[in-house]
Amino acid sequence: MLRTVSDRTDEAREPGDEPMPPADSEQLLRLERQLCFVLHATSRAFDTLYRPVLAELGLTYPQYLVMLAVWEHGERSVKELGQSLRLDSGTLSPLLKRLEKAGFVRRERSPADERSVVVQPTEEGIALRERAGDIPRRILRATGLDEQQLSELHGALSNVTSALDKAAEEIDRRE
Amino acid sequence: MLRTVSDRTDEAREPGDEPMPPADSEQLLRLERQLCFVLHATSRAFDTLYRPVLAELGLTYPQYLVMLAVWEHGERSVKELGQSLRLDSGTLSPLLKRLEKAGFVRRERSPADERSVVVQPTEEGIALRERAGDIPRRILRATGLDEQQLSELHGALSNVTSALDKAAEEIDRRE
DNA sequence: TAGCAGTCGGTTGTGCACAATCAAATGACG
DNA sequence: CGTCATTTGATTGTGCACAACCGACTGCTA
Repeated sequence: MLRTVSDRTDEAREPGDEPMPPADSEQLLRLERQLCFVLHATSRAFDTLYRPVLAELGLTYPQYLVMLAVWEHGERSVKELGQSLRLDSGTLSPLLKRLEKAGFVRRERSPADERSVVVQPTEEGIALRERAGDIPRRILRATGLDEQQLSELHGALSNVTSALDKAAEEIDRRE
Repeated sequence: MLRTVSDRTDEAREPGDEPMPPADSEQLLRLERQLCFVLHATSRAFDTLYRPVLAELGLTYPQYLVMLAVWEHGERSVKELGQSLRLDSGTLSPLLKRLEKAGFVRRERSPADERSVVVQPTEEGIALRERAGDIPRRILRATGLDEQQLSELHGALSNVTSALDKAAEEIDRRE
C-alpha cells in the first residue's frame, strides 16, 4: 500500500537531535532502504564499467584512484593518500606494494621523518598516464550525464557524505 | 572539522553556471574523477554508519540486505537474491553460509528443481526483524535528507546505474 | 532414450576494506 | 638525559566482490 507522501514535515529543523516524530514512516523507510541499495548498486556498476577498461592498463579501480593522486601531486605520503582517498593503512599498504611490484610507483621512507613513507611514480608510472588519458571520457559518455547533471549529482553525494561523516563523528564523541 | 572530497579544486570555477562550455574538457574530466571518487566515499560512509548499528544484531551490511529481501518475501532462491542484490554466487554462497551458521536462515535444495537452493528465515531470523525495526529511522536521520531530497537522490542514482548497465551491456554485445 | 547445451550453486584465487594490534620513530616534558 | 604519549606504517584476521572454473541437474532434441 502506498501512503501519500505529501504529509507535512515542515517543522523546525534542528540539525541537532529531533526525536524524528513522523508517523508516516512506511514511505520513508522504504526510501531509506532503496537509497542504500541503489547506492550500493551504483558503486558496483561503476566498478563493473571501469574494470575491463583499467584491466588494459593492469590497474584495479582503487589502484587507479591512487595513481590519479600520484600523477597530480608528483609525490604523496601514505598518510596523505589515506586521507584524500579515505583508505586506511591496512588497505593502502598491500595496494601500494602491488603497484610497486607492477613497477608503477616507488616507495621510500622520508629522510626528514623516518615514520612516513613517500610514494612517487616511476618512469613507467608516468608513461601510464598517457595511456590512461581517454578513460575519463569513455566513462563519462557511458554515464549519459551532461555537465549540469554531473555536478548536481556530485553535489548531492557530497552533502550526504558530509552529513554521514558528521553523524559518525557525533557518535564517536559520545564514548 | 572534517572536510570531504568535494573540496574546492585549484581553480575558482563555479559549477552549474557555465555559460557555454562545449569544448571545455578539463572541467568535465575533473567532474568525472570527482563523481567516481565521491561515490566511492559515500558508499563507504554509509557502510561506516551502518556497521556499528548492525553489529548489535550480528549482521554486516550485505547480510542485512539479504535479510531485508528474505523478510519481505518469506523465501527466495539464491538466484533471485543474486539478481535483486546484484551479487553472484561467489559472494552469496559464503555469505549465506555465515547467515545459516548464525541461525538466521535455512538453506535447502528445492524439491522441484534440485539445482536451485531456497533460502528462508528461521524463527530467530524472523525475530531479528523486530530488533532491526528502528535501524532505517536512525540511519535516515543521520543522512540529514528530507523526503524530497531522498527521492531525488534515489532517482538520480537509479538513472546513472541504468545508464551504466546499458553501457556495459553494449560492450558485452560487442564480443 | 541417449546425448548435449544450458542452468544453477559451489569452489578457488585475487583484491579491496576495516578493526585490532604492533613496532619504530618523533617530540614534548621533567 | 630518560620517560612517555603521539604519529606513522605494517600485520593479522574477517568479510565482501568478482572472475574462472567445476559438477550436478534439467530439458530439449535427434
